[in-house]
Amino acid sequence: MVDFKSILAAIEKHITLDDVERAALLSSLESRSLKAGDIIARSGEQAQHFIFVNMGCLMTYFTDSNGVERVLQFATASWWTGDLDSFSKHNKSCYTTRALVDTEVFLLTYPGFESLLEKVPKLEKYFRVLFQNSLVAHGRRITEINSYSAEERYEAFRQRYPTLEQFVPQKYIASYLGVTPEFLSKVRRRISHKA
Amino acid sequence: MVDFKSILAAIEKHITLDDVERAALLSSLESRSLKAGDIIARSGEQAQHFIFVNMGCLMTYFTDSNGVERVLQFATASWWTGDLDSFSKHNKSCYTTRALVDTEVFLLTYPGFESLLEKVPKLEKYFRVLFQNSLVAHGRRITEINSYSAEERYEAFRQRYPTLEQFVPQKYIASYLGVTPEFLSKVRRRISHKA
DNA sequence: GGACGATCTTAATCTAGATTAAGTCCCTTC
DNA sequence: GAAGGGACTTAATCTAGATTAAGATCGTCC
Repeated sequence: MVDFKSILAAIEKHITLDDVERAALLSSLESRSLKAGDIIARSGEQAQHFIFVNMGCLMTYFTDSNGVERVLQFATASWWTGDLDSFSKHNKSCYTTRALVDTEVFLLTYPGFESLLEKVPKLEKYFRVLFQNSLVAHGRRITEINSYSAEERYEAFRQRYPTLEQFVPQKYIASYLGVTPEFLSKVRRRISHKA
Repeated sequence: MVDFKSILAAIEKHITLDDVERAALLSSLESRSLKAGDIIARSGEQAQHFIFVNMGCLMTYFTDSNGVERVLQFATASWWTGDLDSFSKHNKSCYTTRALVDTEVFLLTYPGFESLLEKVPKLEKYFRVLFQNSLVAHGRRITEINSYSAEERYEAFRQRYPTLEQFVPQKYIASYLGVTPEFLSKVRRRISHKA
């Protein structure tokens, strides 16, 4: 039995849905279980889904010309993720999205997303607020990359996502921070010696 | 006489408004003219407006602990800008927004924005799409900063915003790219010698 | 239980880009 | 028209972080 509590809670924090609207929402969602390591969207292909993480954790990354994986973001429980550009404009994605641990997701296809928004216009507000908040977070991250040292960024990361470090391999945290695993290792030692 | 053609065109590219809705929109806007150098939102204060650039160019920057200005973005004609976080959550902004040339803007206060969205729910869709597209652009920028060299980022910048270089001082382009003016100067010479 | 592979660490060396400092070229403005 | 100031360049030196390479640690799979 699929448990929709968490997605409903996330949405109803911002808007109020009646029973009909709620049913329309839930019936547009496809539920899927992923094993750790499973890939749900692949670079070079069109992104098929906008993804809500019900449980677990996904990572979205860009593979650069040297084959190095550059993490754009992690998505833990109750986060949305996916390549909105590829998803909505039907072009090839440059991002891959992979499960870091066993993960349960809800999927919206693009036609599903569009028809859902037509059926339940209130959701426009929900997604407007969602994107607005994500935009703020991305802006902050750009500012951080340009203004802070790797050490400062790492400390900020730990404070902002304290749970992530417990199960995300350090090399992906390094990638998210924009440094090599070797350098993150050095930073960690420096910090632990200081403390 | 204020000219609303450009903001209406930007919005009606995504949604269709009737006369009543259009009137509600336009009456929520405050129009203002800025001289080059004028500051319209100041770091340390609450951001009062969400800003549409009708003509001219604004720059939003973060001042780091060493007093260095780090440019988050430029906004040219038909772009929206402003610190959405401070604007909507009533906290102090860490960004300053300044006119780079003489500029005409339309301003929305937060109460104005909220009541406009209640009066004209269609605009939820417009802003949802606007934020969705901005989010994609910010994601791309994060990926770029982490994956490309300063030279590659500069070339990408020139291709994406070919007009900007004509009137934006190079030191701000350097800041946007996350390098020092001295280094951008070096990069430019390297490129011109190659060509 | 040993061999393999993946993650992480350490350390030496290297480099993209920062810092510092001086100089050039223009605008203002008095 | 001299004096000052801002934008940009050049060049020398310095450093945060990359690269390379070698271990250490720890599954896990046969």
